[in-house]
Amino acid sequence: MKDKLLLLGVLKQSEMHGYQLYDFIEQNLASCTTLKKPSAYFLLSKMEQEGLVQVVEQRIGNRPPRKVYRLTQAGERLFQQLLQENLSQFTPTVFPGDIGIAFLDQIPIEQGVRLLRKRLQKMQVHLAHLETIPPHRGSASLLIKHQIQHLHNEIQWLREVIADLQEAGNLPQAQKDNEFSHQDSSSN
Amino acid sequence: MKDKLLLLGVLKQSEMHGYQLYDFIEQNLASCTTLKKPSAYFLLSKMEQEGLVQVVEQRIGNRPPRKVYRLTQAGERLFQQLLQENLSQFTPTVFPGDIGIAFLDQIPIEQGVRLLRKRLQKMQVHLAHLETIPPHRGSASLLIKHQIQHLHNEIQWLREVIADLQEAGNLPQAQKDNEFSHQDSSSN
DNA sequence: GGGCGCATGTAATGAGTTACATGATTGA
DNA sequence: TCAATCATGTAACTCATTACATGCGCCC
Repeated sequence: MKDKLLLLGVLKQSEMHGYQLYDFIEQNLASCTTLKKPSAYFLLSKMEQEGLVQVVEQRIGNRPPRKVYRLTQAGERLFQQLLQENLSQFTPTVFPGDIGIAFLDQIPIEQGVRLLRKRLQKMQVHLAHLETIPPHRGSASLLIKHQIQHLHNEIQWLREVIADLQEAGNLPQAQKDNEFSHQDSSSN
Repeated sequence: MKDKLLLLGVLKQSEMHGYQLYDFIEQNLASCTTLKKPSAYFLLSKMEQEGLVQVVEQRIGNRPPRKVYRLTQAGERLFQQLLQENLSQFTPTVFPGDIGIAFLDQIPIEQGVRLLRKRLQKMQVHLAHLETIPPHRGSASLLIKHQIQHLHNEIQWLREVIADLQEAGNLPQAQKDNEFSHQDSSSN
Protein backbone atom coordinates (compact mmCIF):
# COMPACT_ATOMS: atom_id res chain seq x y z
CA MET A 1 0.00 0.00 0.00
CA LYS A 2 3.02 2.21 0.48
CA ASP A 3 3.52 2.25 -3.24
CA LYS A 4 -0.02 3.38 -3.82
CA LEU A 5 0.67 6.46 -1.76
CA LEU A 6 3.83 6.98 -3.75
CA LEU A 7 2.09 6.81 -7.11
CA LEU A 8 -0.79 8.95 -5.99
CA GLY A 9 1.58 11.54 -4.64
CA VAL A 10 3.63 11.78 -7.78
CA LEU A 11 0.54 11.94 -9.94
CA LYS A 12 -0.93 14.61 -7.75
CA GLN A 13 2.01 16.84 -8.47
CA SER A 14 1.69 16.33 -12.17
CA GLU A 15 -0.04 13.91 -14.47
CA MET A 16 2.22 11.42 -16.19
CA HIS A 17 2.26 8.25 -18.19
CA GLY A 18 3.55 5.01 -16.72
CA TYR A 19 6.99 4.96 -18.19
CA GLN A 20 7.66 8.51 -17.16
CA LEU A 21 6.32 7.84 -13.70
CA TYR A 22 8.54 4.85 -13.17
CA ASP A 23 11.50 6.82 -14.42
CA PHE A 24 10.78 9.65 -12.07
CA ILE A 25 10.50 7.34 -9.09
CA GLU A 26 13.67 5.52 -9.95
CA GLN A 27 15.59 8.74 -10.17
CA ASN A 28 14.14 10.69 -7.30
CA LEU A 29 12.49 8.33 -4.89
CA ALA A 30 14.59 5.20 -5.02
CA SER A 31 15.30 5.55 -1.34
CA CYS A 32 11.67 5.02 -0.32
CA THR A 33 10.76 2.04 -2.45
CA THR A 34 12.00 -0.81 -4.56
CA LEU A 35 8.98 -0.83 -6.84
CA LYS A 36 9.73 -2.48 -10.16
CA LYS A 37 8.38 -1.57 -13.55
CA PRO A 38 5.74 -4.26 -14.05
CA SER A 39 4.50 -3.68 -10.53
CA ALA A 40 4.10 -0.01 -11.28
CA TYR A 41 2.10 -0.67 -14.44
CA PHE A 42 0.02 -3.22 -12.62
CA LEU A 43 -0.72 -0.89 -9.75
CA LEU A 44 -1.69 1.87 -12.13
CA SER A 45 -4.27 -0.21 -13.95
CA LYS A 46 -5.58 -1.46 -10.63
CA MET A 47 -5.92 2.07 -9.41
CA GLU A 48 -7.77 2.94 -12.55
CA GLN A 49 -10.27 0.17 -11.87
CA GLU A 50 -10.69 1.48 -8.37
CA GLY A 51 -11.48 4.91 -9.70
CA LEU A 52 -8.46 6.54 -8.12
CA VAL A 53 -7.01 7.71 -11.39
CA GLN A 54 -8.30 8.72 -14.80
CA VAL A 55 -6.58 7.69 -17.98
CA VAL A 56 -6.22 9.54 -21.24
CA GLU A 57 -4.54 7.85 -24.16
CA GLN A 58 -2.08 10.04 -25.94
CA ARG A 59 -0.56 9.48 -29.36
CA ILE A 60 2.37 11.40 -30.69
CA GLY A 61 3.20 10.61 -34.29
CA ASN A 62 3.83 6.93 -34.71
CA ARG A 63 5.40 6.39 -31.34
CA PRO A 64 3.87 3.95 -28.92
CA PRO A 65 0.72 5.40 -27.41
CA ARG A 66 0.96 6.60 -23.85
CA LYS A 67 -1.53 6.31 -21.07
CA VAL A 68 -1.52 9.52 -19.15
CA TYR A 69 -2.81 9.21 -15.60
CA ARG A 70 -4.32 11.93 -13.44
CA LEU A 71 -5.84 11.82 -9.97
CA THR A 72 -9.58 11.71 -9.46
CA GLN A 73 -11.22 13.16 -6.38
CA ALA A 74 -11.35 9.71 -4.83
CA GLY A 75 -7.66 9.43 -5.52
CA GLU A 76 -7.09 12.77 -3.91
CA ARG A 77 -8.97 11.71 -0.79
CA LEU A 78 -7.14 8.43 -0.49
CA PHE A 79 -3.86 10.25 -0.95
CA GLN A 80 -4.62 12.55 1.96
CA GLN A 81 -5.55 9.63 4.14
CA LEU A 82 -2.54 7.51 3.29
CA LEU A 83 -0.26 10.49 3.65
CA GLN A 84 -1.48 11.17 7.16
CA GLU A 85 -1.05 7.56 8.12
CA ASN A 86 2.42 7.43 6.68
CA LEU A 87 3.57 10.58 8.39
CA SER A 88 2.31 9.63 11.80
CA GLN A 89 3.46 6.04 11.71
CA PHE A 90 6.78 4.61 12.65
CA THR A 91 8.03 1.25 11.43
CA PRO A 92 11.26 0.00 12.94
CA THR A 93 13.94 -0.58 10.38
CA VAL A 94 14.90 -4.17 9.73
CA PHE A 95 18.51 -4.89 8.86
CA PRO A 96 18.91 -8.13 6.95
CA GLY A 97 22.63 -7.51 7.06
CA ASP A 98 22.51 -8.05 10.79
CA ILE A 99 21.74 -11.71 10.32
CA GLY A 100 25.30 -12.28 9.28
CA ILE A 101 26.59 -10.16 12.14
CA ALA A 102 24.67 -12.32 14.57
CA PHE A 103 26.62 -15.35 13.41
CA LEU A 104 30.02 -13.74 13.20
CA ASP A 105 31.33 -16.10 15.84
CA GLN A 106 30.75 -19.05 13.52
CA ILE A 107 33.68 -18.22 11.27
CA PRO A 108 37.34 -17.41 11.81
CA ILE A 109 37.93 -13.84 12.80
CA GLU A 110 40.19 -13.00 9.88
CA GLN A 111 37.56 -14.18 7.47
CA GLY A 112 34.90 -12.15 9.22
CA VAL A 113 37.05 -9.06 9.04
CA ARG A 114 37.77 -9.63 5.39
CA LEU A 115 34.12 -10.05 4.48
CA LEU A 116 33.00 -7.06 6.49
CA ARG A 117 35.67 -4.94 4.87
CA LYS A 118 34.14 -5.86 1.56
CA ARG A 119 30.79 -4.72 2.82
CA LEU A 120 32.28 -1.53 4.16
CA GLN A 121 33.80 -0.74 0.83
CA LYS A 122 30.50 -1.14 -0.93
CA MET A 123 28.92 1.20 1.56
CA GLN A 124 31.59 3.78 0.93
CA VAL A 125 31.11 3.55 -2.79
CA HIS A 126 27.43 4.03 -2.34
CA LEU A 127 27.96 6.99 -0.06
CA ALA A 128 30.28 8.60 -2.56
CA HIS A 129 27.62 8.13 -5.18
CA LEU A 130 24.95 9.71 -3.01
CA GLU A 131 27.17 12.68 -2.38
CA THR A 132 27.56 13.39 -6.07
CA ILE A 133 23.81 13.78 -6.52
CA PRO A 134 23.05 17.44 -7.12
CA PRO A 135 20.61 19.01 -4.67
CA HIS A 136 17.01 18.39 -5.60
CA ARG A 137 14.31 20.87 -4.98
CA GLY A 138 11.75 20.65 -2.23
CA SER A 139 11.33 17.73 0.07
CA ALA A 140 13.38 15.45 -2.15
CA SER A 141 16.57 16.95 -0.78
CA LEU A 142 15.47 15.86 2.68
CA LEU A 143 15.42 12.29 1.48
CA ILE A 144 18.92 12.43 0.11
CA LYS A 145 20.17 14.03 3.27
CA HIS A 146 18.45 11.24 5.17
CA GLN A 147 20.17 8.59 3.13
CA ILE A 148 23.55 10.22 3.53
CA GLN A 149 23.24 10.73 7.24
CA HIS A 150 22.03 7.18 7.67
CA LEU A 151 24.85 5.76 5.63
CA HIS A 152 27.44 7.71 7.58
CA ASN A 153 26.00 6.22 10.69
CA GLU A 154 26.02 2.72 9.28
CA ILE A 155 29.61 3.03 8.19
CA GLN A 156 30.62 4.19 11.61
CA TRP A 157 28.83 1.31 13.24
CA LEU A 158 30.38 -1.22 10.92
CA ARG A 159 33.82 0.19 11.61
CA GLU A 160 33.23 -0.36 15.29
CA VAL A 161 32.08 -3.90 14.69
CA ILE A 162 35.22 -4.64 12.70
CA ALA A 163 37.41 -3.04 15.32
CA ASP A 164 35.76 -5.06 18.08
CA LEU A 165 36.19 -8.19 16.08
CA GLN A 166 39.88 -7.58 15.56
CA GLU A 167 40.38 -6.81 19.17
CA ALA A 168 38.65 -9.99 20.18
CA GLY A 169 41.01 -11.81 17.87
CA ASN A 170 44.11 -10.27 19.35
CA LEU A 171 43.51 -10.85 23.00
CA PRO A 172 42.80 -14.58 23.38
CA GLN A 173 45.72 -16.05 21.48
CA ALA A 174 48.43 -13.51 21.18
CA GLN A 175 49.70 -15.19 18.07
CA LYS A 176 47.61 -15.93 15.08
CA ASP A 177 49.22 -13.96 12.38
CA ASN A 178 51.08 -16.51 10.37
CA GLU A 179 48.24 -17.15 7.99
CA PHE A 180 45.82 -19.98 8.64
CA SER A 181 48.40 -22.57 9.51
CA HIS A 182 45.93 -24.77 11.30
CA GLN A 183 42.30 -25.25 11.99
CA ASP A 184 41.30 -26.31 15.43
CA SER A 185 38.00 -27.66 16.53
CA SER A 186 35.77 -25.99 14.10
CA SER A 187 32.76 -28.13 13.46
CA ASN A 188 29.82 -28.38 15.72
CA MET B 1 16.66 -16.58 1.46
CA LYS B 2 17.74 -14.32 4.28
CA ASP B 3 15.49 -16.24 6.60
CA LYS B 4 17.02 -19.51 5.59
CA LEU B 5 20.37 -18.24 6.76
CA LEU B 6 18.74 -17.14 9.96
CA LEU B 7 17.19 -20.51 10.69
CA LEU B 8 20.30 -22.41 9.74
CA GLY B 9 22.40 -20.20 11.97
CA VAL B 10 20.21 -20.59 14.98
CA LEU B 11 19.96 -24.34 14.49
CA LYS B 12 23.69 -24.57 14.09
CA GLN B 13 24.17 -23.13 17.53
CA SER B 14 21.76 -25.57 19.06
CA GLU B 15 19.06 -27.89 17.83
CA MET B 16 15.54 -26.79 18.53
CA HIS B 17 11.94 -27.44 17.71
CA GLY B 18 9.93 -24.99 15.68
CA TYR B 19 8.07 -23.23 18.41
CA GLN B 20 11.20 -22.69 20.41
CA LEU B 21 13.04 -21.50 17.33
CA TYR B 22 10.41 -18.94 16.49
CA ASP B 23 10.38 -17.76 20.08
CA PHE B 24 14.10 -17.36 20.09
CA ILE B 25 14.10 -15.35 16.90
CA GLU B 26 11.30 -13.13 18.08
CA GLN B 27 13.12 -12.33 21.28
CA ASN B 28 16.66 -12.03 20.06
CA LEU B 29 16.68 -11.41 16.36
CA ALA B 30 13.60 -9.33 15.70
CA SER B 31 15.77 -6.59 14.33
CA CYS B 32 16.98 -8.66 11.38
CA THR B 33 13.73 -10.15 10.18
CA THR B 34 9.97 -10.01 10.28
CA LEU B 35 9.51 -13.74 9.78
CA LYS B 36 6.14 -14.93 11.05
CA LYS B 37 5.29 -18.21 12.70
CA PRO B 38 3.67 -20.05 9.81
CA SER B 39 6.47 -18.97 7.53
CA ALA B 40 8.99 -20.35 9.95
CA TYR B 41 7.23 -23.72 10.12
CA PHE B 42 6.88 -23.76 6.40
CA LEU B 43 10.53 -22.96 5.81
CA LEU B 44 11.58 -25.66 8.25
CA SER B 45 9.66 -28.38 6.47
CA LYS B 46 10.95 -27.14 3.15
CA MET B 47 14.48 -27.27 4.45
CA GLU B 48 13.87 -30.77 5.63
CA GLN B 49 12.83 -31.80 2.14
CA GLU B 50 15.96 -30.19 0.79
CA GLY B 51 18.07 -32.21 3.17
CA LEU B 52 19.39 -29.19 5.02
CA VAL B 53 18.02 -30.29 8.36
CA GLN B 54 17.22 -33.56 10.09
CA VAL B 55 14.13 -34.02 12.18
CA VAL B 56 13.61 -36.07 15.29
CA GLU B 57 10.18 -36.28 16.82
CA GLN B 58 10.14 -35.87 20.55
CA ARG B 59 7.33 -36.69 22.93
CA ILE B 60 7.19 -35.59 26.50
CA GLY B 61 4.30 -37.04 28.41
CA ASN B 62 1.07 -36.26 26.67
CA ARG B 63 2.09 -32.84 25.50
CA PRO B 64 2.05 -32.06 21.82
CA PRO B 65 4.93 -33.80 20.08
CA ARG B 66 7.82 -31.62 19.03
CA LYS B 67 9.87 -31.79 15.91
CA VAL B 68 13.44 -31.17 16.84
CA TYR B 69 15.59 -29.92 13.98
CA ARG B 70 19.34 -30.22 13.59
CA LEU B 71 21.66 -29.23 10.76
CA THR B 72 22.92 -31.77 8.27
CA GLN B 73 26.26 -31.41 6.55
CA ALA B 74 24.53 -29.96 3.52
CA GLY B 75 22.86 -27.46 5.83
CA GLU B 76 26.21 -26.63 7.32
CA ARG B 77 27.71 -25.99 3.91
CA LEU B 78 24.83 -23.81 2.79
CA PHE B 79 25.04 -21.89 6.04
CA GLN B 80 28.68 -21.10 5.44
CA GLN B 81 27.96 -19.95 1.93
CA LEU B 82 24.99 -17.79 2.82
CA LEU B 83 26.84 -16.33 5.76
CA GLN B 84 29.72 -15.24 3.59
CA GLU B 85 27.37 -13.69 1.09
CA ASN B 86 25.45 -11.88 3.77
CA LEU B 87 28.53 -10.49 5.45
CA SER B 88 30.13 -9.19 2.30
CA GLN B 89 26.99 -7.73 0.79
CA PHE B 90 25.49 -4.36 1.31
CA THR B 91 21.86 -3.54 0.61
CA PRO B 92 20.86 0.09 0.88
CA THR B 93 18.16 0.67 3.44
CA VAL B 94 14.76 1.64 2.14
CA PHE B 95 12.68 4.01 4.24
CA PRO B 96 8.98 3.70 3.51
CA GLY B 97 8.46 6.52 5.97
CA ASP B 98 10.21 8.81 3.55
CA ILE B 99 7.35 8.57 1.11
CA GLY B 100 5.30 10.76 3.36
CA ILE B 101 8.21 13.14 3.85
CA ALA B 102 8.49 13.54 0.11
CA PHE B 103 4.94 14.85 -0.01
CA LEU B 104 5.08 17.05 3.04
CA ASP B 105 4.42 20.11 0.92
CA GLN B 106 0.99 18.75 0.03
CA ILE B 107 -0.51 19.47 3.44
CA PRO B 108 -0.63 22.48 5.76
CA ILE B 109 2.51 22.91 7.77
CA GLU B 110 0.85 22.67 11.17
CA GLN B 111 -0.69 19.39 10.21
CA GLY B 112 2.62 18.08 8.99
CA VAL B 113 4.29 19.07 12.21
CA ARG B 114 1.56 17.47 14.26
CA LEU B 115 1.76 14.18 12.39
CA LEU B 116 5.53 14.04 12.51
CA ARG B 117 5.47 14.72 16.23
CA LYS B 118 3.28 11.67 16.57
CA ARG B 119 5.83 9.68 14.65
CA LEU B 120 8.63 11.08 16.75
CA GLN B 121 6.89 10.06 19.90
CA LYS B 122 6.52 6.50 18.70
CA MET B 123 10.20 6.43 17.92
CA GLN B 124 11.06 7.63 21.38
CA VAL B 125 8.88 5.01 22.96
CA HIS B 126 10.55 2.38 20.88
CA LEU B 127 13.98 3.67 21.79
CA ALA B 128 13.12 3.63 25.47
CA HIS B 129 12.02 0.05 25.06
CA LEU B 130 15.24 -0.93 23.33
CA GLU B 131 17.24 0.63 26.10
CA THR B 132 15.58 -1.47 28.75
CA ILE B 133 16.68 -4.68 27.07
CA PRO B 134 19.35 -6.28 29.22
CA PRO B 135 22.65 -6.93 27.48
CA HIS B 136 22.68 -10.15 25.52
CA ARG B 137 25.72 -12.29 25.17
CA GLY B 138 27.87 -12.51 22.09
CA SER B 139 27.05 -10.90 18.80
CA ALA B 140 23.43 -10.29 19.75
CA SER B 141 24.46 -7.28 21.77
CA LEU B 142 25.93 -5.79 18.61
CA LEU B 143 22.50 -5.95 17.03
CA ILE B 144 20.83 -4.11 19.85
CA LYS B 145 23.51 -1.50 19.86
CA HIS B 146 22.97 -1.17 16.14
CA GLN B 147 19.26 -0.62 16.58
CA ILE B 148 19.77 1.93 19.32
CA GLN B 149 22.38 3.88 17.43
CA HIS B 150 20.27 3.86 14.32
CA LEU B 151 17.20 5.01 16.16
CA HIS B 152 19.08 7.85 17.80
CA ASN B 153 20.12 8.92 14.38
CA GLU B 154 16.61 8.69 13.00
CA ILE B 155 15.22 10.72 15.83
CA GLN B 156 17.78 13.38 15.29
CA TRP B 157 17.01 13.52 11.61
CA LEU B 158 13.29 13.74 12.19
CA ARG B 159 13.81 16.56 14.67
CA GLU B 160 15.66 18.46 12.00
CA VAL B 161 12.91 17.83 9.49
CA ILE B 162 10.32 19.13 11.91
CA ALA B 163 12.43 22.16 12.74
CA ASP B 164 12.91 22.95 9.06
CA LEU B 165 9.23 22.61 8.49
CA GLN B 166 8.38 25.00 11.29
CA GLU B 167 10.91 27.46 10.10
CA ALA B 168 9.45 27.37 6.64
CA GLY B 169 6.09 28.04 8.23
CA ASN B 170 7.32 30.92 10.34
CA LEU B 171 8.97 32.98 7.70
CA PRO B 172 5.95 33.58 5.47
CA GLN B 173 3.57 34.36 8.32
CA ALA B 174 5.51 35.48 11.33
CA GLN B 175 2.92 34.30 13.85
CA LYS B 176 1.73 30.84 14.24
CA ASP B 177 2.96 29.60 17.61
CA ASN B 178 0.18 29.87 20.15
CA GLU B 179 -0.45 26.18 20.26
CA PHE B 180 2.58 24.28 21.40
CA SER B 181 4.28 26.99 23.37
CA HIS B 182 7.67 25.61 22.58
CA GLN B 183 9.77 22.51 22.65
CA ASP B 184 13.44 22.97 22.89
CA SER B 185 15.86 20.49 21.58
CA SER B 186 16.39 18.53 24.72
CA SER B 187 18.27 15.34 25.00
CA ASN B 188 18.11 12.74 22.43
C1' DG C 1 -14.55 -24.77 33.44
C1' DG C 2 -12.47 -21.10 30.87
C1' DG C 3 -8.60 -19.06 29.02
C1' DC C 4 -3.81 -18.91 28.11
C1' DG C 5 0.46 -21.09 26.58
C1' DC C 6 2.47 -24.95 24.12
C1' DA C 7 2.92 -27.07 19.53
C1' DT C 8 2.02 -27.76 14.78
C1' DG C 9 0.32 -26.95 10.76
C1' DT C 10 -3.14 -25.92 6.28
C1' DA C 11 -5.64 -23.08 3.01
C1' DA C 12 -6.68 -18.97 0.90
C1' DT C 13 -4.89 -14.98 -0.52
C1' DG C 14 -2.10 -11.53 -2.05
C1' DA C 15 1.86 -9.00 -3.21
C1' DG C 16 5.69 -8.47 -6.00
C1' DT C 17 9.40 -10.32 -9.07
C1' DT C 18 11.40 -12.36 -13.35
C1' DA C 19 11.11 -13.54 -17.65
C1' DC C 20 8.89 -12.97 -21.69
C1' DA C 21 6.42 -10.51 -25.65
C1' DT C 22 5.68 -6.70 -28.76
C1' DG C 23 6.76 -3.01 -31.70
C1' DA C 24 8.18 1.59 -33.06
C1' DT C 25 11.99 5.28 -33.10
C1' DT C 26 16.63 7.03 -32.72
C1' DG C 27 21.48 7.16 -32.88
C1' DA C 28 26.08 4.87 -33.86
C1' DT D 1 21.85 -2.51 -39.41
C1' DC D 2 22.23 -3.17 -34.65
C1' DA D 3 21.57 -1.74 -30.18
C1' DA D 4 19.33 1.15 -27.05
C1' DT D 5 15.38 3.74 -25.59
C1' DC D 6 10.50 4.43 -25.56
C1' DA D 7 6.16 2.26 -24.07
C1' DT D 8 3.16 -1.20 -22.38
C1' DG D 9 1.94 -5.13 -20.70
C1' DT D 10 1.15 -10.72 -19.62
C1' DA D 11 2.22 -15.12 -17.47
C1' DA D 12 4.45 -17.93 -14.36
C1' DC D 13 6.34 -18.13 -10.21
C1' DT D 14 8.03 -17.27 -5.53
C1' DC D 15 7.39 -15.75 -1.28
C1' DA D 16 5.08 -14.51 2.76
C1' DT D 17 0.96 -13.26 5.32
C1' DT D 18 -3.61 -13.86 7.48
C1' DA D 19 -6.93 -16.52 9.03
C1' DC D 20 -8.20 -20.77 10.37
C1' DA D 21 -7.88 -25.56 12.61
C1' DT D 22 -6.50 -28.70 16.21
C1' DG D 23 -5.63 -30.41 20.74
C1' DC D 24 -3.33 -31.08 25.15
C1' DG D 25 -1.72 -29.12 29.77
C1' DC D 26 -1.75 -25.81 33.34
C1' DC D 27 -3.42 -22.33 36.31
C1' DC D 28 -7.09 -19.58 38.42
